[in-house]
Order: sequence, then structure tokens, then C-alpha cells
Amino acid sequence: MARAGLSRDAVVDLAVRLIDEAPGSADRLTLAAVAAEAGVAVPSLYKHITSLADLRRAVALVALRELVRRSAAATVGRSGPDALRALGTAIRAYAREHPGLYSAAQVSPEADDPASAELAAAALDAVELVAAVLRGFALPETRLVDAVRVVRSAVHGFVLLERAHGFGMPEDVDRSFDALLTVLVDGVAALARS
Amino acid sequence: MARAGLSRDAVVDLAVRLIDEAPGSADRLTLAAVAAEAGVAVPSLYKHITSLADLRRAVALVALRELVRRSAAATVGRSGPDALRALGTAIRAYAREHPGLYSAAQVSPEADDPASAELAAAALDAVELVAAVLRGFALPETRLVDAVRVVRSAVHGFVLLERAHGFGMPEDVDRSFDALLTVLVDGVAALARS
DNA sequence: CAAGCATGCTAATAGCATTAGCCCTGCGGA
DNA sequence: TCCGCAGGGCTAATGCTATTAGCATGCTTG
Repeated sequence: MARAGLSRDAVVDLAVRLIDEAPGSADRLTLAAVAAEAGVAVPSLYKHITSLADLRRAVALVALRELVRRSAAATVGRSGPDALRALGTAIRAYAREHPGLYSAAQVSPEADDPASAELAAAALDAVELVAAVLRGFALPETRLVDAVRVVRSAVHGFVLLERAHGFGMPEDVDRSFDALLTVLVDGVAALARS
Repeated sequence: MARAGLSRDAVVDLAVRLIDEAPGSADRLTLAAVAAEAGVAVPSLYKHITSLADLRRAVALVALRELVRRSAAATVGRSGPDALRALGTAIRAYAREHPGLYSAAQVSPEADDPASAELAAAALDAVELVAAVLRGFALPETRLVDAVRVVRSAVHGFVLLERAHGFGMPEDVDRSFDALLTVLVDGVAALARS
């Protein structure tokens, strides 16, 4: 048998590509598809991953890091409302360009699995990025957590509804997202005064 | 064989109960579990439903209608900011009390399936309820759609993150949700002035 | 050059949805 | 009252999924 020359990274990369290309969300990822793409029998994958859930978490890590990377790049050199708008726009753009990966990034880490500590760390990075942006609003420290949660909720919710075709009306979705950003900017500023 | 006396409604009701009681989201619903609960072999269920997806949509319909019912009840007799806060609170309360059903309510209807027209109609009712609440803000008609989307996104996103234990910090989540409602009330009011 | 480990394989198990085809039970009409 | 038939249950079978066990082979290192 010619060795396929796989590795954990190669398998994860294949999975990432499959999720990214195939329509539909990340829970449609199947070992059969990965194995076929790799030109390998399904059980062979277990030499590189410990389970499907493990693979999912690895994919989530890749997706989450890329999301954070792009978000950070979009906000660098900006601050205040400008940074917040750029952050929201970057997140939405990532979710639109890579819907499968965006949803893949949402898997929660296993509490007892040490390998998913990286995933938890990446998730923390994402939250920390939002917090960093919001620090430009001079919020009282006790309000920062609230603001982070409000911003995350709003952007995440919008992205999900948009992806699920939850916006039936033909009205311009871009404009609605702009309205969302405006509400967030104003709202966070108001939180800073309270 | 003693007849089990099933019916479509009975099967759907069983599925609703299973989703509601079992932890975890709605996509863990299994025909095996429903059949076991009904005291019947799995294929027998097909006399009452056409597929698992069909059952899922039926459950979604029940869940969505209940969500709308509770939301409507919470907002009756209120208007403006008061109504908006009550609406958000009711949605979150439903999602917390019935996490499985809340997630079940999010399945999107099949475009070509006539049976899921009811589901689409219920979804429309939900959106319409939000719109009705927001009409109390004297928004320009062209902004109403934006406001509806902003509110839906924010509340939905918050509920999802909360359910996914996405709020790592120990800070009071109730207070954060209150901040979200405040941001929405202020934001919608600002939208009305723009 | 030899040994061993990494990496592939096949076979088997178990859970899932779905379809086909059978059979009994209870009800309606003659 | 009896006969028929349809509704509603069943078993068997198919094909998909993940996962585990155990085996073989080839690369690599001592």
C-alpha cells in the first residue's frame, strides 16, 4: 500500500476544506467524506484523530483562530465607534464568506479534554478582542462585561439569522446590519454614561 | 398485537416531551427514542409521520407557536419600551425553561413542502409580533424592518450564547441581559429619530 | 541490516433512518 | 351476523454513520 502520507494537520486541513466548500453547516462533516478526500479508508483516520468530535474541535480551532485573526486585522489602528464597526463588519464578512467554518467555530470545548484547552484559549482571545475594542469607550469596568456580551450577542445573532435565511423581507440586509452597528455604538456609549 | 392507539399528534407530542426533557438540543431527537417512549417499533412511526425531518418540523411548529403565544401574552397591554422589554424577557425565559424546544423552533421550513407552510406562517407570526411591538416607537416605515432585525438578532444571539455557556465570566448574566434590553430600547428610539 | 513503530488495511459491531412486505384487528356495510 | 378492507402494527433488510480490534507493510532509525 502506498502510504498516503497523512498527518493530523493534513486530516484537519481536509476537513476544513470540506466544511468550507460544501454547503450546509459543520455538523454535516463526515469521516467518510474526509477519508474519501484523503484517498484512505475511514478507520485509517483514527491514526491521526481520536474521534469525530476531536476532529470537529480541531476544525473549530482553525476556524476560530482565523476569525480572530481577521477581526484583529480589521480593527488594528482604529478605536472607539470606528473600531466597533470594523469588528462587526469583519465578523459578518467572515461568516458570509465561510458559513461552514463560522458555524464550526461555535462548538464548545470539552471540559475535561486537555486538547481542547487550546480551543478554550482561542475562544477567550475572541472575547478579549471584543473587550479590547470596547475599552475605547471608557466604560466603567463593571459595565465592560455587559457591553461585551451585548455586542457578541447582537452580531452573532444577526449572522445566524442571516445565514438561516431568517430575513424573509427583501429589504436591504446590509442596511439593517448598519443599523445594528449604529445601535451598538450608541448603546455602548450610553452604557458608558450610566 | 394490542394497538398502541397512536396518531400523528400523539407522536409529535411524545417527541416534544422528549426534546423538552432530555438535555441537549433538538437535533439529538431520534426515532428510536420516540418509538421506545410510545412502546412501538421504530418503523411503525412511519404510519404517522413521513420522515424524521417531517417530525422535526412538526415539533418546531409546536415550539414556535408556544413561543409566540407566551411572547404575545407577555406584551399584551404594554407598549413602547415597556413592551419591548417584556418581549425580550419572555423570549429569553422560554429559551431558558425549554432550551430544547427553543432550538427546535429554529428549523427552517422546506421550500417545496406544503406541510411546512404552517411552519412558515408561524415564523411570520413571530416576526410580526416583534414588528407590532416596535410600531409603538413611531419608526419611519422604512426603518421598521431594520429595527425588527436588530431586535431579533440581539435577543436570539444572547439566548444562544447563554445556552452554549458562552459567557465564561461569573458576572451576573441577568444584568447583562438588562443592559441588552436597554441598548435595544435606546437604539430603536434613536432609529426613530434618524 | 535488523527491528520496531507508524500508518495503512479489512472485518466486525452497534446505532441510526428508511423501505418493503406481511398480518392482524376492528369497523362499516351488505 | 358476517365479510371485507383499510389502518396500524410488525419483522426483515438496506445502507449510512462512527468506532474498535487485529493484522500487514513499509519507513526509519539504531
